Parts: sequence; structure tokens; C-alpha cells
Amino acid sequence: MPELPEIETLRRTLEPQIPGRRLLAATPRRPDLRLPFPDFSPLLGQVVRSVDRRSKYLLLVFDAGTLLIHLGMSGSLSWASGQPGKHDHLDLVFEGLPQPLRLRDPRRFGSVQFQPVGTHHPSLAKLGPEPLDPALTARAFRALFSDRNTPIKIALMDPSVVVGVGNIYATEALFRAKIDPRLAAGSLSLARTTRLLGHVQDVLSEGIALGGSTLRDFHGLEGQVGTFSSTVQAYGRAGQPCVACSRPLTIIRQGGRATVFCAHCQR
DNA sequence: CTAAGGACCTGTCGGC
DNA sequence: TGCCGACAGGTCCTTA
Repeated sequence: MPELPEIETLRRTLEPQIPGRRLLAATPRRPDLRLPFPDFSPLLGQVVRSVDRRSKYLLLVFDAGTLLIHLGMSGSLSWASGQPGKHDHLDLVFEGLPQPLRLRDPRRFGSVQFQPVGTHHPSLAKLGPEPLDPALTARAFRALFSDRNTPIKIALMDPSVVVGVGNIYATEALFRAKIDPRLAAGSLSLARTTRLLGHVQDVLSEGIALGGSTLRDFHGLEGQVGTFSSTVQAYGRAGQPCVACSRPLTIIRQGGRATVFCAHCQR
């Protein structure tokens, strides 16, 4: 479910709701997700100072440190209603809010980590730049790929190169930029990587504006459904006609993930 | 160092 | 209807 636009949508929803409130309780219902749950005790009674995002990590900032929440492939947050289900793994109770913030994650690829104030968290340390950061220049973007022989789609999805571009957005951005996803990343001209950056920024911005992509079942905290899927031109459309040339779209696997592209338009 | 592949999990869908 | 394999939006680790 979650790519960068979904996390940003969550962040914007939580921003007016939880900063200034104390965390009263944290109730994990199992020892771990992909990683062990942290010891929440340093945060209990502490006021949430801000809700931030880095890459696909949602960051709850307290004076004592930061809680890093990653939703993996299947995680979601919602205001709890009723008894927790089998995949509801954590409740966070905030002062003055009637319902806990509930983390659900059937596949358990997500994680919750604690970063004490004044420390660097290893999960954040190796991340590449934010694609929507205005400080990311076209030349800096191209430099991320120099000397890389790996296919551009793999490089684009590598969080140590650039963050926040998951399979849907990588597929769509390459389709719009008319770049063959198999090309060696380092072989692309400045003109082409500049165009690619523009399309990466466009698809992410559109995803955010629409409240998150999510093909099937992304719901925001209020249950709103993402609608980016209606604007998808390549992802999930293998065999269907290219919107530009009408030839059937091709599907291949790269790094174990599906890549759909137009062998005629993307070169 | 880069690159490639598997591992981690459960749910869902399509084919037989 | 039931079973079985393939696949799913993301990292992280090991091996070469």
C-alpha cells in the first residue's frame, strides 16, 4: 500500500491532530513486526512536538527522541474503533483523543523504531535525497546515477540513491519520460535524467494531491480512498494498449518486481 | 565498492 | 467448491 504520497497524506492528516498532545500509552500486541518494537517508556507522558516524514518513514518527534513508523507493504494507520483484530499490532493513545491511533499490518513488513534525541538512526542514515526537495538540482539528480550499470528502474527504486519512489511511481515516471526501464542508469544523458526527475516529481505530487495512490485499498485516516489508480497509465496494465501508441504494454521482471512498459515508446 | 538474489509474512486471485 | 501456485505497493541481508 504505502508509497511516499500515502505517507505524506498521513503526515498531513496527523499534523493538525496530535502535536501538542501527550502520548499516554503504547500497546503492542506482539513483540515485533519486521523489527522488534522498541521500549516506549522514554516517550510515555511526553508531548508530540511535530509529525514529520523522511522517505517513507513517518516521524513522531518528542523531546526524548523520535518514533519512526514504517508501513512496509501492507501497513495502515487509523483511529481505532472496537476491539483490535488479528493484524492490529499497536495502539498509541494520545491525551484528549477518544480513540487510539492503531497500526494494522497483515504482512508485518513494517517497523516501529525509536531514535533517542541527539543520535543518528541507522535506518535514516543511508537514505538518498528527497525527490520533491527543491534543493535537488537536475545535475545532482543525474550524479546519483553516474557510474551505475544497474537498470534505471532498479536505481530509481533504491532508497540509498533517491527515496520514496516505489514500484508504481517508478513505472509511471519512466513511462511518462519515455525511458526504457532496462537502460543502464549511468548511460542516460543529462537531458533525459532531467526529464525523468520532472516526471518523478509530477507523479509524486499528483499522488499527494489525490490523497495517495493505492490500487486497492489505501484509506486515509478518515477512510478516504486514494484515487491515483485512475490516473495510472502503465502500472498494472500489462497487455493493455499503450495510451500513446496503442501497442500492447510489455511486462518484465526486474529485481523480482514487475515492470510494465511500452517497448515502442520507451527507448 | 556494486550488483543480484533471497528472506521476511499473509492475503488474494486465477487456473484447474 | 477446494487446492495450489503466483503475486502484491518495501526494505535488509548475504553472497559473488
